[in-house]
Amino acid sequence: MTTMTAARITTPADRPAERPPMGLRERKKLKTRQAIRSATYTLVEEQGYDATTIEQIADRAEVSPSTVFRYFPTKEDIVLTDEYDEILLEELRARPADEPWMDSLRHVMHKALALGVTEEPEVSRLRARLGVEVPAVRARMVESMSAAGLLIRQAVADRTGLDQDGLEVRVFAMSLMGGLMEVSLYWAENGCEGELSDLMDRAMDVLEHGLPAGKPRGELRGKP
Amino acid sequence: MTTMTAARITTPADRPAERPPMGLRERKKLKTRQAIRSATYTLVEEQGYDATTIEQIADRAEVSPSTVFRYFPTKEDIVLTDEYDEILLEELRARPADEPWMDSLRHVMHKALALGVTEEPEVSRLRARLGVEVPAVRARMVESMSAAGLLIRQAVADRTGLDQDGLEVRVFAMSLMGGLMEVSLYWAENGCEGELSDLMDRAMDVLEHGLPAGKPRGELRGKP
DNA sequence: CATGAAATGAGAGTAACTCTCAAAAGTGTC
DNA sequence: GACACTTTTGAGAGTTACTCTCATTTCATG
Repeated sequence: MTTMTAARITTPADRPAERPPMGLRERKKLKTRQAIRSATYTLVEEQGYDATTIEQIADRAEVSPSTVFRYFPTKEDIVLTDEYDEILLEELRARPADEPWMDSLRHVMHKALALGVTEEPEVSRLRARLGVEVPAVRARMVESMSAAGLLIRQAVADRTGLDQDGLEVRVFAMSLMGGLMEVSLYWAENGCEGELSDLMDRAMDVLEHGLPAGKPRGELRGKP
Repeated sequence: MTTMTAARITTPADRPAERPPMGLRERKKLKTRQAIRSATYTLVEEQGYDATTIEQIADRAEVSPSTVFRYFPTKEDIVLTDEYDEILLEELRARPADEPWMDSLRHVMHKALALGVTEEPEVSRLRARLGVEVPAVRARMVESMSAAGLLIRQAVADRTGLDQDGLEVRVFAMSLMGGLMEVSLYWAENGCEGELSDLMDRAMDVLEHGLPAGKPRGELRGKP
């Protein structure tokens, strides 16, 4: 979807004739969705995640609490959900089939970071920080990683000929996800300083080739 | 009453030297703890996890709901917590310092499985099954894996000379944990058939050497 | 404008926690 | 055994995320 306008958070409906195939209803729904999101963001920045209740969010977004739950199944989803997943999935599919899939993954990860940063730079930080501070948010992050793991499994299976549901592929995909998740936590714990994409590259190196100094086999470890 | 379970956990026949320094208070605490646990196990087997409320658990364990929460911070912890962690930590520390740490880890994992199976064979299955079925339980499993990751980091740092809090070590530890977690899910999804330790070995092979057929670099992938 | 479909709001209900405070039970001392 | 002292427990009220239902409003359409 090219619903870029939806990402324009505070922009009122002042762009009349830009989307022919979208009725008033759909437009309102997007607006409500975004209103709930941005209400949550500001409230969480102001008072913290736990102190922010659904009722407050509903008030500030000028909807009823019922509506909030109609749009987002859980409080964590308000903070963590976005529309990039489909874009990234297409991006992954668009990679050449003979490209080493680890390179494909690298490419998609960079794309993901670029999207997140240019579109809403402060949201990336907020998410990473909440991932560190709030267990429930971290849990939800893991859950969505696990979903992403399914895609990785598919990509790996496609290009290696291994069974997508076999133990080996599953373990590998999940270990990848775990490693990438840790990057975000590391970034947030260190004050969100530095380029996240650099960290991501370092992490991918580890996941691809093992630890830098002492190899996984560990027999040659006397490295000062 | 379920005094049997408490006797099983303390096993006076096995460890005669542990008896003297435990007063009535401590003994009762252990008994209550175990009563809550076994009440939960049977109720969950009977009606499922979500259908089982804290009040029911408290009733069957013959304590008040307040007491349940005093012993376990969350409902998931009742199912997932045990006393093996310290044992395993000591086991890890007891490994020779020049052993490749991946081998150490392998050893400890096998010990963990052996403990869990001999002590309470059905609990391992229940946990694995709940991990698949109940998102909250899965989330809590990940959380405790993350805690275990800290130990892994220490072990890796000790033997490789790398920084325990550096990105590389953290990513590696977390990817390990993710992979091992997936083993349990895989096992449960396939009906808990076969030896869990065999699966664990296969997973460790993947984590140590990469995927079997197509190597991580992926350039030599034409393997039927 | 009328008619049907979809979105919303209001409210009641559930269950996992949290907090507080008074009663009860275990511990050490005389 | 009676005594203070500490720890554990139970009872109950309160919070909050989330669910369900139903009546009302709002959009779409012929």
